[in-house]
Amino acid sequence: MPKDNAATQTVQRIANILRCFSAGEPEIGVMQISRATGLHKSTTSRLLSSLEAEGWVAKNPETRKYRLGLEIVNLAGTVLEQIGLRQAAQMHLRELADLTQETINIAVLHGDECINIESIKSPHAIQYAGQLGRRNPLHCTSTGKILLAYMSAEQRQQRLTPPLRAFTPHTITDLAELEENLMQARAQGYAAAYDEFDEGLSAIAAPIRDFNEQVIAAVSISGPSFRMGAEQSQLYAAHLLSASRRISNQLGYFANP
Amino acid sequence: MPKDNAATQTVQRIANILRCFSAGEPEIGVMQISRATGLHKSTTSRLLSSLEAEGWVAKNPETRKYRLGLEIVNLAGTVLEQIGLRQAAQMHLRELADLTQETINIAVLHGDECINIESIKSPHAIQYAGQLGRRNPLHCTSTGKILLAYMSAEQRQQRLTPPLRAFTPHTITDLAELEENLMQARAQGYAAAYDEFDEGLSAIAAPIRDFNEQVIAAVSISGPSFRMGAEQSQLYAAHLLSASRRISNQLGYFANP
DNA sequence: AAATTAGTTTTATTATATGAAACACTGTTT
DNA sequence: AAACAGTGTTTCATATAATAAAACTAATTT
Repeated sequence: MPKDNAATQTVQRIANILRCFSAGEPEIGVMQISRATGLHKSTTSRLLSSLEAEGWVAKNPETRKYRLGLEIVNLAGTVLEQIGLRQAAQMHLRELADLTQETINIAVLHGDECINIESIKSPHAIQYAGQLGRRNPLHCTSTGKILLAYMSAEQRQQRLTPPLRAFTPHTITDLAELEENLMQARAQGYAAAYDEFDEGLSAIAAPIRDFNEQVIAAVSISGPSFRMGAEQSQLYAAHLLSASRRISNQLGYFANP
Repeated sequence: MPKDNAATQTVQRIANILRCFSAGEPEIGVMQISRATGLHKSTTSRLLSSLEAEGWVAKNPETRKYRLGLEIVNLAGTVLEQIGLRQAAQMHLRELADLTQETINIAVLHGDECINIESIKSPHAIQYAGQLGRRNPLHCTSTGKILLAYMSAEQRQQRLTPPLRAFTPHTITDLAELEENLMQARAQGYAAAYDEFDEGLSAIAAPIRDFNEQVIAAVSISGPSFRMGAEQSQLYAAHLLSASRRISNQLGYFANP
């Protein structure tokens, strides 16, 4: 008997299994997954071979371990295509990347996190690894702040349940302080996050709007803090705002008079 | 009692449901999915809300229809990160894109198809939409031909079961002819496909090798045939080969003396 | 306002996934 | 070499968990 409003057990189990795979441990065996998920090893084995049949995981016959399969990339392609943003943005992102030589990301809201849906990596040796699909917190990233800044107060409140996690000593954990920070972001048109998520990592972000004037995403420039200080950010901000405006325009947004 | 060696029913059903979503119909309702998959509407409804709980689909409360969720992008990010190719290639792809102003793709083998894992779109109005994760046939695409050309004869035979589907009048459907075409590709180091997959679309591709000398992917330049004729391809080929070599080098491959 | 269609929830039923145990396979240790 | 430990797969009886039918909402159309 499935619990009240709970999800189908199998779906949960599959999701748990797939979540075991990470960039750090891309190839894992049945027993490891079994231990991590608490599933019986025979169940794990059977579920994995089912997933393999669908191309969602792939088995390495050498090591008899599994890794995530390419069929997932196929599905993700459909998701990203739907958002449509990527195509609209690509040219402008490349310009921004060429100009700044730093990492460029586009992120959208997903629950109480933001997810990178596009990233162009800096050619510099020291760079922020903004992996596609990576989930980041809202309150201490530049893209997250933009998304927070332009949502309704209720929505924001809902997503900012104290205590705000302090990722570094610089993370803003006080709600009032963050609120002010966001107000400033709205005023100047872009948000900044200096060492707030990762010590040594700083970024600035600007909103992307669709035809409906809704902020649907944020575009950011990130780099090591020694290359992304307040002065440098100021300089980059003009380019960032220009890019975000051009992308928005392509989505049908035009500032009203 | 689960069939002989068959996959878990639920996994199959979930896979079928998710496959219903496409770029053409990104938002679909319960009944549509129910009809498409042959599942009972109550089953479909329950499965969908389970998938929603995991972030694999998202419900539009307005229309009460579902679309694919962002959690899939997160998983796909892990897959792509694993392959590692994207980071190694990015800079070289951008150079290639800047140089040619055409669409650049990287594809890897997946069963008897090839899948795009990276693409930079041409700034031209007329362009090939090489969507991320898109699955393409092997025998009539430039990337597919490269992947075929550098696999063992058995493997190739296994993936080329006649009849080869003719996508256009120019598609090579004769096995012997294709074999010769592939031999030529090996000889000159790159493969070409002129109007073979899509009338008006042409491309050339070159192999990417890893430290183990294995061909693990192909990089391609695609564009409308009027911009990608035989002469133009010849000119681009040098750049393409250079890029493929540099990417391969970054993966630890160095041609032996 | 009645009728149609879509979506969700409830409930009895049984088909389906499950875990224990046996088996197969590798690599390691004595 | 033989015994062992550790992992992965398969079999099989059992009962859990998914199922379909029907009842129920809610929205849309006639």
